Amino acid sequence: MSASCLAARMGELIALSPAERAALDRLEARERPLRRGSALVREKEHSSELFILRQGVTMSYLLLENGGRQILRFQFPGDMVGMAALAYRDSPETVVALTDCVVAPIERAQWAQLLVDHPRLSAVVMAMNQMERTALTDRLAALGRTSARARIAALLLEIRNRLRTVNRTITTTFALGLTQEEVGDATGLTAVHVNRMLRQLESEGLIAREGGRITLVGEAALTREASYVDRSDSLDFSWLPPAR
Amino acid sequence: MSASCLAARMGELIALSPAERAALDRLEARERPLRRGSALVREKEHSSELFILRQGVTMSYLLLENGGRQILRFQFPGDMVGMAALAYRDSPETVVALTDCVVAPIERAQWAQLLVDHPRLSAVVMAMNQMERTALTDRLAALGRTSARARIAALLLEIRNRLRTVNRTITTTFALGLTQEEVGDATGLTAVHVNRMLRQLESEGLIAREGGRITLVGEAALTREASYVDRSDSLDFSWLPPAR
DNA sequence: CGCAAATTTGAACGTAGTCAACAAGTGTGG
DNA sequence: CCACACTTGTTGACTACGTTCAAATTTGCG
Repeated sequence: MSASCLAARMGELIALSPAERAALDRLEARERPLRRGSALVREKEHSSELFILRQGVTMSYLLLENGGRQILRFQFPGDMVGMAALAYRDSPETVVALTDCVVAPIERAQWAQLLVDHPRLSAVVMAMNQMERTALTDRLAALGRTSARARIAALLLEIRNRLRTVNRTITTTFALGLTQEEVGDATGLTAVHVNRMLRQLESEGLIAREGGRITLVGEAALTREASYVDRSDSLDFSWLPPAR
Repeated sequence: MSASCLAARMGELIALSPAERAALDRLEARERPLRRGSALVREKEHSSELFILRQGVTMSYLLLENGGRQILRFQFPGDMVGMAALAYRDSPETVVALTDCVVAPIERAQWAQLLVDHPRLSAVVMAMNQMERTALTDRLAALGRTSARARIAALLLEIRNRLRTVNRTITTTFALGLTQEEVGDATGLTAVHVNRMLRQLESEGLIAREGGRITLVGEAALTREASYVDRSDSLDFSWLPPAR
């Protein structure tokens, strides 16, 4: 078993060579703790590092001039965080810890060296970027073209599924770990309306709630209502260059 | 001047070496015409190629079960299209030509070879993926947290700016090239409401319209209303590995 | 010129937002 | 250990932004 969380994530997708595994381990050599609620990077502030999330959950968001906040994405162990530093001097988004976390900071120069030494890993990273892109476009379609109910159902399903990639024991019950206001900022709704929709889903028996824990009672119905598509079974990494 | 549109795009970001330029030229050796209205790739259908758009404009969209369509992004010459083929067997989105187009199809194996031979180019592609990701998250925030007026203003500004990267002579007047229904599908609105908002912007003197051409009269005011952020001036490619 | 697609306009409706008040937790310092 | 403050969740009444439906008008194209 490797020490690298990124290696663990990639190991789910392809079989890593010993050299690749070693390179990924080196990448995560340094660790930095992050207390719940504290910011890893802030919008508009300079940031030249990227990070691998090793423990905990973070979220990234944008603040708008009208005072609103849009939560873009949640990050789980093994996720790459702050990759925008590869293109922009200043971070376009804020990343904060939702729970106590541990991250591995990576200098961009280290990243550059990885791409030179391990072209196959750079191909895998590129593919993972496409997976993230697709997740974002799915969310875009949800915000643009689905009802409040559907967006909330989609969020619940997505978070459960992503928790499951980290912890395989999770089935239909999980700790959401978000306030209703945060659910609203992720789905483009107000906290009040999130509350109404959650209670509606609950009263109709699609979900159950107790103490911040959600149970997906009618998972099939939720999936249908949310137009949720699980794309994990149509992955294809057959084109990668040979490993080093 | 290089024959490769991707090289032209990258040349705006970094100085390409002769070897890199040659590799990019080879990548676009084959060409395929695409008539207006025809599909390059279709959602859920198998697609193992990616493409560089050499001429024309395309759009990509998702269809939802409720009958809705969400336009995700418009592509202009030099853009990479169908990159999801790097991760998924079947395309997660449909790409259709808005005008007559020419694309250069690229086999995934060729792409893999590029990453092996030219690590610096693979770093630039990764950075360009981050630029696209950031554009998508900006759109996500617009759909989730801004008014119909603001979304339309943002769309007009974005399209004008992207047309300008292809054709530097464009200033405040440009051919939108979209029906109001398409503007609606891009912004998450109905065609009827798009019409109302466009006329409102027109009556307030923020834009002018004639024969499908838009003039941004009050560009500063539009930019403010849309919370539009031009990120092109904060790019940073200083971390790239050396060229080959 | 004639037809289909796109735009424009009006009226009624509905989803989600706003405002306000209260309840239930949660944590902290006295 | 309790009191107080603060955050989070819940509910109701009212509002408004954007949708829906329908019809007329204009535009573009074969």
